[in-house]
Amino acid sequence: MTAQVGIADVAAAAGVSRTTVSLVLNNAQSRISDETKTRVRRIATEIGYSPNSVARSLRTRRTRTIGLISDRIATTPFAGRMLAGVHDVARENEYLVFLVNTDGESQIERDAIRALAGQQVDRVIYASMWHQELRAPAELPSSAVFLDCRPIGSNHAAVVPDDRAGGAAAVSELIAAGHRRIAYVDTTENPRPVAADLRWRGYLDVLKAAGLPIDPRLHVREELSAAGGRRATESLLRLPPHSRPTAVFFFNDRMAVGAYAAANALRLEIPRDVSVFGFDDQQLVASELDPPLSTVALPHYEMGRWAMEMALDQRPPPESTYLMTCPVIRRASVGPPSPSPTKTG
Amino acid sequence: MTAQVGIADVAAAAGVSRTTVSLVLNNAQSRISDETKTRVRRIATEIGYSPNSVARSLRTRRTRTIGLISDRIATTPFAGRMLAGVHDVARENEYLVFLVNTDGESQIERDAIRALAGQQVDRVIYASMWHQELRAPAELPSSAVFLDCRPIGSNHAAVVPDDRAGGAAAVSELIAAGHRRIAYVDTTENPRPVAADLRWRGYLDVLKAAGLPIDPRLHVREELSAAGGRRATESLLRLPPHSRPTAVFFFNDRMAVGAYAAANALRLEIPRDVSVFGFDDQQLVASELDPPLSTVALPHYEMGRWAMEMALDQRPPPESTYLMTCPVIRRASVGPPSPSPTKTG
DNA sequence: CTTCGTGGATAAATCGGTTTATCGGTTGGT
DNA sequence: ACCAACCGATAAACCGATTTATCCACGAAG
Repeated sequence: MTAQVGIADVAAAAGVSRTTVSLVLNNAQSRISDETKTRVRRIATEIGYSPNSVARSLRTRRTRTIGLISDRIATTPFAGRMLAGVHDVARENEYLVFLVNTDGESQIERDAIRALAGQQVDRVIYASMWHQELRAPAELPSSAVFLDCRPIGSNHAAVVPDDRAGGAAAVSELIAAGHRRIAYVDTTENPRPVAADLRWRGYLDVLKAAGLPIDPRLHVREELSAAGGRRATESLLRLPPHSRPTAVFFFNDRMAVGAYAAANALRLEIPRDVSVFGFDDQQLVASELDPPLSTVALPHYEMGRWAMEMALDQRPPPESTYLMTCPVIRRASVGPPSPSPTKTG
Repeated sequence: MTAQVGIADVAAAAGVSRTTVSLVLNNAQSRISDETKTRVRRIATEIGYSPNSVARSLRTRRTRTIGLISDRIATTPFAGRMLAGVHDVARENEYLVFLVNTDGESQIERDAIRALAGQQVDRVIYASMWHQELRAPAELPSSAVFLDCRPIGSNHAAVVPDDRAGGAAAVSELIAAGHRRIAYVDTTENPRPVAADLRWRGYLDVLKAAGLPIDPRLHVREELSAAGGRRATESLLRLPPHSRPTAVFFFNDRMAVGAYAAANALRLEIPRDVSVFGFDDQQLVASELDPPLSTVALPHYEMGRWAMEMALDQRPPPESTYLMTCPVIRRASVGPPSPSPTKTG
């Protein structure tokens, strides 16, 4: 392992000063002859010079690094897309990303913020792995950007999914397909996820706008799991015919999976007998079901990009939390409603 | 934002030189009076000193950072556990991790290695998101550690899952449950995953050791998806009774999911009529199926830890690629074989 | 009385770049 | 002939820590 070639080596080989080399390689607007410029550049690549970013950073006080603090990367399948979004923008701008995982422990969080500050990161992104409201740690600089969470008691820039509009879009799809009795399968999770509430609000928005009645029997709460989704679906499908829903909108895909088992057990077919809508577009799940699950995608990649662009000041600061659109993913779990056994009118 | 407090500020406040402050805070073996030591330490915390790692790194030539190069973090649900393993060890040792995603493009890879070298990272971990054999980029230092991939043509330290032993363990479980006719559902993926071959070898190992015949009809290849797994299962279960398998071992969970749909379509029940074994222990899938899927877990977290410990020289270099054990996860998809309709003997 | 050793602390060099101020030389204007 | 402007290039300061070499004072030894 030969020692790293430095700027002094380039200077010596080119017969100029280190100053000149620095000016040339940084394209500083300075009066250096074209002849010298090309020679320095040629020699630099010839001898394989690559600058020591640590030394540069010390002087310039900018490191071209950002710190990404996340509460947990391991336990959610969405983390990757968010990281990818952040990372892609970083790479496009020749930034490097420090990744720190806190497991949600505030002591680790504080240590991480300290360590990142010590490393002189240019900015910090404070990410949550699901949409929630968080109080910023006192040590967090005000320039930090919140990703997939919104700050309580501070006005950090922030981006979260527009769950309300997403829920509305899902329900609109079902209405457009002809459904009039649409259930919402909620979660009993405690504390209640912000998203569960927003999606429910979206549901209400659309039903009201369409002039449809809100039937409390069609709002059921269950454990956040496939089994919970199955139980919810079974109870809904056992309602008397005239109150039974023809479509079910689930808090998320994980619960929606349970609908398939329930339909199977009741010898019903999706979407012929009941339409199903999920939320999250969970990879390797939603698209692999039979029939593939219609759902609303969480824009994790886009949110990651947004946060990083924000961190690099490439976006005007929003007046408040930025709501990222959740695109509807149309698959085969939605169809026209099955004719009601007792037809009214 | 007040300027970062530096070592000079501590020195001034304590009425000593910067040298003294440095010696005290680094616990250097030096003759400094206890009185001075405690005073310096007290003042340092009082005024909130935190060292500038950039400056320190420049001098010490060690940055306490490592670079983690991965081919893709977004598209696999396992990435998180691997990152978590790497990260936990990093944190325990007060290291920070640069995360770089290359999407498998060698140009990005080269740029990343250059950038990380410029940042003077102490070590590099070269990770793949699934078990494969890779040729190291020429620029990769020989001290780099391979994670979830083994090097071709170089002898970098490396860790991969012991897929062969994992496959053997799965099949052993099935044999222990009483099965004699066990199918292996392979993938047609091209290029063929290393793991598909190793798991198959594990299958053969066990059948041979148990003195059971190898029936080529029980080795089927299908597309790597739930649909592929379903087709494979259906073809297996339609074999004539005396050649039909009583248990199916799938290349991975994703394909094993198809067995549930197939069983349903054929009005068979898992595990009463057929036992099912997966591989990967894919989160939010294997455990959520009904019945929950018995499978073999990929030790991503442990491999991540191993790689980072290796990078920090906390492990003796292995003579060759380290094979990490894949633990068997017993769930409810395995039972005793259903009695063959035509009983012989 | 001089020399030596030692405890406590520090001045100065160093890491590898960037930035500022300055240099010598040539040209151009008056 | 003198000064200003400008060109091309560089010496030296600087970033904030660590590390080396050195300093002073004091007590013990010769």
